Amino acid sequence: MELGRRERKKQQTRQAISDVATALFLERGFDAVTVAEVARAADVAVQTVFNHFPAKEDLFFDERGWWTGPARAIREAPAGADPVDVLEAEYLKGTRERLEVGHLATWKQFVRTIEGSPALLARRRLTAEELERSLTEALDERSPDQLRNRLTAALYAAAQKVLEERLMSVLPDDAAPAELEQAQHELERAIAEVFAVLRRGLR
Amino acid sequence: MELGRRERKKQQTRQAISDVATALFLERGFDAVTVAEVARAADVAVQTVFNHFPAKEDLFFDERGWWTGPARAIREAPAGADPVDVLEAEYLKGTRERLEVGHLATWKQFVRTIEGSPALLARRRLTAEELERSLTEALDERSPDQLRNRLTAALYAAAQKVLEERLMSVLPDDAAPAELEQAQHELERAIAEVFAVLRRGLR
DNA sequence: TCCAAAGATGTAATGACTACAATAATGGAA
DNA sequence: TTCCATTATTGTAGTCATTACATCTTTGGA
Repeated sequence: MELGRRERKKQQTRQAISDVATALFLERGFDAVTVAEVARAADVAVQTVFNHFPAKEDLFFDERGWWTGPARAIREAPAGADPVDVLEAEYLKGTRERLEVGHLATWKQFVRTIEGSPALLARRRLTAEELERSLTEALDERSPDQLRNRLTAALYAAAQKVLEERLMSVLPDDAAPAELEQAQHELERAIAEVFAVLRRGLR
Repeated sequence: MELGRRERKKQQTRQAISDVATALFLERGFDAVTVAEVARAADVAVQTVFNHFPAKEDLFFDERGWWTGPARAIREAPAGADPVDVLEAEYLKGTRERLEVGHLATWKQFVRTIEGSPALLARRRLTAEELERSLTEALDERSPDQLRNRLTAALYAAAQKVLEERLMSVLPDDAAPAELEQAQHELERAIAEVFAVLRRGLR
C-alpha cells in the first residue's frame, strides 16, 4: 500500500524521535535522559513522543519482532523435526549475525546500555516472557503435551539467558581478529553444550 | 540483641504500614491503591512509608528471604548430593507448605494480586533473578564448572516458573477435599516430571 | 475551495519517588 | 531528674513518566 504524505510524515517523525532517543540513550544512559530531553532534541512536543511510543522503554526497544524468531522457526520447521534442534539452529543463526564484524561493537554497546538501566532490564525480562509465551503457543500447535511444551519454551528462554551472559563475558570489546576467532569458538562450544543439556533432558 | 523501645516502636510502625498496605492491595489490587492512601490508612506521613520501604512493591513483597531457600538448601546438602535432587526436595517441601489447608486460599489470593499488576509481575521477575544469582553462587562453591552451575540455576528457575503456573491452573479455588487431593497428586506428578527432565539433562 | 480526519501541541493533573529542612520522641550521660 | 545527641517522623517542594483533554494545524479528498 502506498503511503500518502501524511502517513509518510508521521513515520518520519517517529523515526526521528527514535533515532535521537537511541543516540542519547547510548551516549548518556537510559535513566539519565528524560523524555522531555528527547522531545527537545527531536524538536517535538513531549506529547508527540507519547503519541508514537507508549512508554519510554519503547524508544529504546524499537525494532520489535526479534522475539518472534523462535516461534516462527518452530512453525516453519518440517513436521518431524526435533524442537530443540530447530531452536538451536535458530539461536546459532541469530548469534552468528550478531557476531558479524560491523555488528558486534554496536551490539555490546546496546547490551551495556540495557544492563545499566533497571527499567531496560525489566523490559527485557518482559520481552523474554513474551517470547516464551509465543514459543509455547507454536509448540502447542505441533504437539499436544502442554506441560512439556511449556517446559521446552521455558528451558529455551533459560538457555538463551545463560548464553547471552556468556557472550557478553567472553567477547572482548576490541575485536582483535585472533582473539575474536578464539572467543567465537568458545562461545559456540558453550551453545552446543547448553543445547545438548536441553536435548538430553527433553528426549 | 534486645530491642529498645525506640527500635520496637519503629518495627511496630513498619509492621502496621505493611499490614494495612497488604490488606488494601489484596482487596482492591496493587495499582488501584496509592502510597498516599496506604499512608493515610496507617496514619503516618507518606515519607514515613518510604523511610521503611524503598519502593511501593516492597509493601507487598515484605517477608523477603523466601528466595534464598534453594541456595541455602544447596549449601546445607551433603557433599556428594546431586544438586537436582536437593533442589527438587526443596521445591517439594515449599510446595507442600503452600498446599496446607489454611495457606492455600491465602496463597492463591496473593498470586492473583500479583498477576493483576504489571508492577508486581515485574518485581517477581526481578526476585526470580535474585534467586537465580544466589543459587549460582551456592553451586559455584561446590563445583568449578561455572557454565553448568549457571545453567543449573537457570533451569531450576525455569522449572519453578512452569510449576508455579501449573499450581495456579490445577488447583481449584474452593478447596473441596476430594478434588484437592486429586489436584495435589497431579501437581506432584508434574513436579516429578519436570525435575526428571532437569536431572536427565544435567546428568 | 472547503471540510472532516488525523497529527501535533500545550496545559494541567496524577502518582511514585527524592531531597531536605524541621520537629518530636527517646536513650543515656551528668 | 535534666539535658543532649540520636534518630524516627513529618512537611514541603521538586522531578519525572504518564494520562486526559482541549486546541491548533496539516492534509486528503469531495
